[in-house]
Amino acid sequence: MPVEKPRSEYRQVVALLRAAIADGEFPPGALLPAEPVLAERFGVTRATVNRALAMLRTEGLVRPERGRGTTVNELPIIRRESAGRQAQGVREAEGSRGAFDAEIRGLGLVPEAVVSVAEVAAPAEVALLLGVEAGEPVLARVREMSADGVPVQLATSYLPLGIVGGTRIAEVDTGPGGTYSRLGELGYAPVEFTETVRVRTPAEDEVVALRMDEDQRVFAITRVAVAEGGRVVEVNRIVAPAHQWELVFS
Amino acid sequence: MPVEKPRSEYRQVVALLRAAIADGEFPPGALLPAEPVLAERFGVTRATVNRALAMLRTEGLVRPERGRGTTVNELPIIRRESAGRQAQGVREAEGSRGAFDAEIRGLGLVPEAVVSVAEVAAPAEVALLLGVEAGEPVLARVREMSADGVPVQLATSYLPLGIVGGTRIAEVDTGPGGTYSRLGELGYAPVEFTETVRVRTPAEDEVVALRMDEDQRVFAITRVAVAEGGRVVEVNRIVAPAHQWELVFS
DNA sequence: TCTTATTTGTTCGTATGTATT
DNA sequence: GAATACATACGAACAAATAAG
Repeated sequence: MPVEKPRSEYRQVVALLRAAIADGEFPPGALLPAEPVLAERFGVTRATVNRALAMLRTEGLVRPERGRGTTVNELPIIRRESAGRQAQGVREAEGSRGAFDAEIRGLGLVPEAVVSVAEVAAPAEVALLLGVEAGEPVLARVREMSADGVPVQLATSYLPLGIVGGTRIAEVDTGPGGTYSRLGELGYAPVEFTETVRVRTPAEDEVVALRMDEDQRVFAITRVAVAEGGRVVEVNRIVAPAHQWELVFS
Repeated sequence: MPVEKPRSEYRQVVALLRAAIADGEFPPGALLPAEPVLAERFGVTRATVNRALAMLRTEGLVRPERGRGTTVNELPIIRRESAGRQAQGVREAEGSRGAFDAEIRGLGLVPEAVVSVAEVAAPAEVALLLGVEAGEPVLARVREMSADGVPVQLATSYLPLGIVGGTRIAEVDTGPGGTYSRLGELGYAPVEFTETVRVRTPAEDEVVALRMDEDQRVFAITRVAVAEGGRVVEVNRIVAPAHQWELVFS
């Protein structure tokens, strides 16, 4: 007979709760029983239940709130299609203001993006990629994106001031087609994109901006856009909760 | 003056330990002081230190072992280049037996792969992609890959028996260039690849095979290879510890 | 091989703090 | 203000794995 791997109680509670949620006993949006109640149900201490719930919170499956209770998250997973994302047709699609808008609308949610533009000192890693001195001023376009009011993605795009300084790219509204269309008009149309994907814990500011927990995980995507001739014209750093996204590459 | 966000003690300990590791006080491979020692150093209970170390373990930064102590992980981050990964030149490079081998060797580590082949009932999701009935037998090529003896990736490749049954693809050694070269000779050379990336907790068997903890995270990559004419010729499911890999797409 | 000390894993009971209702 | 509910911390105890003799 198969050997049963002995599992600690809190892991068993995790499995039981996960199963109960999957079975529909606690549907998305529902409030779970309070910790003392679950503790009695499973025959463990509240501390053990608390630990199990903390694990599920880290996975993004539930959201415990002090004084209120623990609710089951309704997480529509957002699919990010990387192929054709920068195609002009997609960028300029009617009603949509870019690939992100289209992705969120496709799920029946309301997208929103707050954009701010500033000149900042280039972070070391970005400077290296852009081919400028570390600390040298570059243009930073920061976008905070949300779906139905829930923040789901942060993106900071760094561009060399030598190319985009004084152009419409340095303004909040870059016009139809966005940054890439303007870059094309300046003779720096991106022809190649490289995206590097990592998973890590969020930084403190990301915890605040994305309203997530410190022990959850984020995708950290660095996209480098290269123009004809090999000149790097943009470095885009994207941060998004890992449990809410699915990345597709072709 | 700025408002200091009050942080729980265990999060402060996490930050302090992370800093100490980054500063080189505890270099890769080093044994950390025992939990009671750290508890005294930070002025907290062992339970708090234990919790902090559990977080660092989940991140893949340290590896606590009962009876032994807690060591700082030393396996470097492995970069997986997706572009050109299936190019014949890369696959057939001298000394390397594929993209994975080259990636691991590039880090100065010794790659190893254990391959097994079997006919299995197609999982529902795979069957849908391959265009066969769920449960219908398909060829499964399972590869367990490791670097310096540490398992770092599982890959299960599903192929339609109608195409590959009885060919060399159904054997453990597929010959120079591997599966894709053989598929080409059969008239089903893959011309398009789509990879879908998700992050999730590992399944029980993955925990065992990859020697990781239940509360760590894995990349779950599904690669679909399409031949000329739109026929799906392979579905490859790849699972790898998320903290050990960096994915690059072009 | 057996024993013992060390070290981490887990659970318990209790207490206190903080946010919400 | 009071009740409810989750967050964190402490101290203690025992289990399990490892290492040393």
